[in-house]
Amino acid sequence: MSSARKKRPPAVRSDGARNRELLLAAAEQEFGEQGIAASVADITRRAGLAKGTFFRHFATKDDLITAIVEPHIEVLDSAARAQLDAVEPGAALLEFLTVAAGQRQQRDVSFLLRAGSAPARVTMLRDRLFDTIAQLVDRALASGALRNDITATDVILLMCAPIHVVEYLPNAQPDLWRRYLGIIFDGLRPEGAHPLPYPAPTPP
Amino acid sequence: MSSARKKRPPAVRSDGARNRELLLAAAEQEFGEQGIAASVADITRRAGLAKGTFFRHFATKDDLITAIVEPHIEVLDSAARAQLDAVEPGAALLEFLTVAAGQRQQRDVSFLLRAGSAPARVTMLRDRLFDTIAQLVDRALASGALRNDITATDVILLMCAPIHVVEYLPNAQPDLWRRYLGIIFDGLRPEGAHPLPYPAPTPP
Amino acid sequence: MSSARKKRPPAVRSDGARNRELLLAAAEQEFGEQGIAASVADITRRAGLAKGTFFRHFATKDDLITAIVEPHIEVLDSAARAQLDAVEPGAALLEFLTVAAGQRQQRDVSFLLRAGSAPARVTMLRDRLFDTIAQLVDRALASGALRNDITATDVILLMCAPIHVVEYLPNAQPDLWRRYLGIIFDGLRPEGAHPLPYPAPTPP
Amino acid sequence: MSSARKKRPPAVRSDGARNRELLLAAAEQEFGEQGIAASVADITRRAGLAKGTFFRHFATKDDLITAIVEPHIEVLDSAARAQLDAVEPGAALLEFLTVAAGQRQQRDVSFLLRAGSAPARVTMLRDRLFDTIAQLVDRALASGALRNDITATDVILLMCAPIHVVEYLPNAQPDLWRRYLGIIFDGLRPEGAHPLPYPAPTPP
DNA sequence: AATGAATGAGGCTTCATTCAT
DNA sequence: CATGAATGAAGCCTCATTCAT
Repeated sequence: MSSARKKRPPAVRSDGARNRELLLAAAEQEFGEQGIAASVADITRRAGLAKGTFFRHFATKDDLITAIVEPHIEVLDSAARAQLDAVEPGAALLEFLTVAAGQRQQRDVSFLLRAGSAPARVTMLRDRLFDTIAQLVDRALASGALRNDITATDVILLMCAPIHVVEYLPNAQPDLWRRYLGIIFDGLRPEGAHPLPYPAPTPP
Repeated sequence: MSSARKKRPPAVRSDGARNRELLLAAAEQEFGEQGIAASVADITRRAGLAKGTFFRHFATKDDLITAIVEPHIEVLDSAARAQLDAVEPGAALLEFLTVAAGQRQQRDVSFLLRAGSAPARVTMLRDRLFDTIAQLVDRALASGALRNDITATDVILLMCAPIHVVEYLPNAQPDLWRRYLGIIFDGLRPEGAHPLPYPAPTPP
Repeated sequence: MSSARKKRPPAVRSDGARNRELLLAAAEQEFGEQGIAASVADITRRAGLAKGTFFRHFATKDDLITAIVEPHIEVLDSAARAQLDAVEPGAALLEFLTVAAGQRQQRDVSFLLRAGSAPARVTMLRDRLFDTIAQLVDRALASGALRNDITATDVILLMCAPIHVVEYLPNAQPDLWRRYLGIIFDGLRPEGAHPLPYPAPTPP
Repeated sequence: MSSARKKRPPAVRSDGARNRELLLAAAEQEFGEQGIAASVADITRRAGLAKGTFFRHFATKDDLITAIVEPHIEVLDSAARAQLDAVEPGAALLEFLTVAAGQRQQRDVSFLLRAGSAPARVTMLRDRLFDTIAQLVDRALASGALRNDITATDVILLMCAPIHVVEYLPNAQPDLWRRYLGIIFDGLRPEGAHPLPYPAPTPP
């Protein structure tokens, strides 16, 4: 016991990878609270790092946004794929939409849906996600779980609505979006569907 | 004597009221394109005026927003009241929501739903509108045109969704929102309604 | 009585001269309250006139200041001359200083004492005033009413001090300056004078 | 992605503390020349720094003023305290006034005497200084070195006068204020004092 | 690799001044 | 002659980004 030499510090991962995570986490929180207007200073302060460190990890604030959004899209895509061979395609679609909204970072995803100038990688991931969703929708349509005047684009467009709707309420309960997803999904069901006054758009 | 300034180039005189309209129009467009972050400089440039002129018409950027939003709320309230004694309360509510979305300035209205710090007058107008909508909803509920687990707050929150949904699509047809209003309204109907997984929120 | 024709209006001096006076009066008040930072808009508002009218009467804000200051200097000069042949030169000087401070627009006069770039006319008037004061001082010196190490320049420099001193006090009584003129003038008297640690400056 | 900005030219790194001093020095000079109206741009230009750097050191222009004024008040207070137990209270007061004026930053102190809205700390320091001066005055009064109709408030008000008086002279010798302090202090002595025409004000 | 000081463009707002009506 | 709308320079301040240490 006496001759033990513990010189090396306990390996506190203060390395680059850790700081990157700190920054991403801080950024998601700040963006969540203040919207995209959150400043780099806010983010680094929350992360407990210096501004210079921020730019070592992300060349640009926009790059950070991309870095936040990319994994979200990938997670959504996995969630969608996980439902592709479910036995009840209607329930599978609803489950996917629930998981998706539950990420509560759809907010960030919607940045992208608009973004005219998204980086190539993001565009590609997004297109892949949309394709997966389209498969989910097709299966639900085929099974009769969805009204037949609905398209995948409709579902994609409506996907973020529950989250956005809830954002109008200053102090909403965190799970309130479930209510509006329920209502909107009921609107997608075949029972009691009224003819729609306008044709479906072409996909983005 | 100290405050002498350099000579200034001419100034063109035009109709004050007209410039105010120019500014309001330019502002609605810029806000539509860039969100509330659109700068006063952008707005005046689009209006073809000098920055100083902006502040002659609106003491503050916030004042401009108020000036844009107030009449929209008033128009919405009128549209709602016009449906208060319709014979078919369900159709009346749908008609109101259609007129409201048709204004396509709901986007601006939604600024307000969030705005914790709206000017007193705006808050008052908004509360009046919400009250009118509540009456519309009550009548629709009483007539059985709405599923009975829906509240006025639900309708208010969902009111702007069709417009927002469509905004994700870069080059959407101008009337595409009608489609999504149709879908969402179908979700509010009693036929085929599934129990909602979360209770209604309390009004703002 | 029946054939009288009173067509002409009752000659309400709404002519240029009257507006000029309105502007000068408003300016003195605003400058008094807000200092030289008072804006042209403030002044014209107080005068009940339009900004354009201001610039019809004064090409420049600086011109207005000159227009305010000139008559003050002239009045001071008259006041000084009125004391030139008084029988008691010491009392005469004190009387002049009292009248001068009493104008309470010394504040404005002091603008000038600094002003490197005063218009020619103002410089001339000022020099004339200084010359008159010098005569007053010479007579007081000759009569033994002033300590003999004092010069006219000293008196000129000290002339505005009582007003300035009082300006530090936010809610000073309007006549408080009399107290400090008394103290300072006592410092100029021969009785109890201590040798001064620094020689008199040369006149501006 | 929207917030991309153009590339910025290099940035020179230097000692933070040093730049703060540069800014303080530049500010004192600019304020001395142009009064409190000196702009942040003027100050940073004089300091050879960028505008942004200013706000890194002082959150606000007002903060800069506070930063300038605070140490001056503290130095004055020390100077006053150093005289509290002098054997000749009259000479002690004169010595304090001399040291105070010698700082030649009284000018800045006078900002404060007016400032209705000074930060709490400044108000506190100022009150402490005034209290110390009051002790000095009381002792001088008790020793018979001051005329007995004088109060501490009088001395405080007159304290800055020598500096201000000299400011009227464009190219005054730097020590000319000593002359006017001499004159004014003679006015405070008991010998040859004439009754004052106005009562002492209450302290601020 | 991390830090944080420095940078300067750009945002909102004020104000002297010009000029069409 | 008066009016008041328009102008744009300038003021204060914020923030993404760069770079010496």
